[in-house]
Amino acid sequence: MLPTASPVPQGRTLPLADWYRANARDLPWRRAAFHEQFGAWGVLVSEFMLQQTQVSRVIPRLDAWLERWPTPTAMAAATPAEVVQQWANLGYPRRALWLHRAAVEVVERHGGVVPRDVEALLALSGIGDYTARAVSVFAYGDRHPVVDTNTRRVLARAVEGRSHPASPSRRDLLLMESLLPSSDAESAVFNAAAMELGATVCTARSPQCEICPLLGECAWVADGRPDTGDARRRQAAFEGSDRQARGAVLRVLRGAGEDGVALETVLPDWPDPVQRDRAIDSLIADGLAEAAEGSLSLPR
DNA sequence: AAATCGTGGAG
DNA sequence: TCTCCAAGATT
Repeated sequence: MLPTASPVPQGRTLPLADWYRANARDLPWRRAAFHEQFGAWGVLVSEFMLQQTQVSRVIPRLDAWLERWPTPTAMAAATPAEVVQQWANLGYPRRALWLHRAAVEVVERHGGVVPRDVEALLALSGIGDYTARAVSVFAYGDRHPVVDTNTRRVLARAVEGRSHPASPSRRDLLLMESLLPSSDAESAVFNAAAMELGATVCTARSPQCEICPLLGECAWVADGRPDTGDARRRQAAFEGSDRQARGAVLRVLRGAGEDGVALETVLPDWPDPVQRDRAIDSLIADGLAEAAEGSLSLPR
């Protein structure tokens, strides 16, 4: 018999709704006015920005984006250069490109309306398991398991009795699914509440178990908060990495005008010229940069 | 499917 | 100072 993941425990519930209603942060994308003004597009944009980027860094940058491009149609009419420029230092600039592509796809496939269906959302550029369900749930109120890094940690501790989540898998979705309340509205709250708890109480570093609404039924606390080990790989060093070089090149291109800069003036003093050239080539391959007549610029 | 992809705040 | 890691997705 093939090795199979441990079965998802059934019949559990986690009381988070009351805690969430009393403690949820007042985030821009949770306001009614935000949804009235920008709808699912606003949610989609915020979720793109939130992929591996902290809430605190996204908040001050979301407004300007949505003011400039209030709809998928508006975004689709922009150039990649404009989009990468506006993205600025949010990190992982491919997300800007993918967001732009997704906007184009929304216009082409869905008449400019962000789709509601998880399958259709998954088919858009830059949208994976998390973002697809987040849009369907938080923008449209449908019932799906939304699992991010915060939720994974909460479930690992409260349900599995582990200090750290196992490596991400489909099982996470099944486990979250098994915990969802039956109604659409309550399950949306539960999804948001699990993320919120992980972000503010059940944190990675020093969880505040004293104030946790799940203290009484947390499997990890019941076991004495054992260190069960972290399955995740350590993040590769940034200093001296290609990522650092790519970031530096893009910073130059963002600072340049539409015409870009002469190739030989791009990071002339970079410690490793081979790495610099590799960074430039990979940026071009990714569509984040464009070379023409000895000059380098953001993609037109 | 393991590796890759930015940036900066927090501890 | 330095390490960790953050509302992930793609290849």
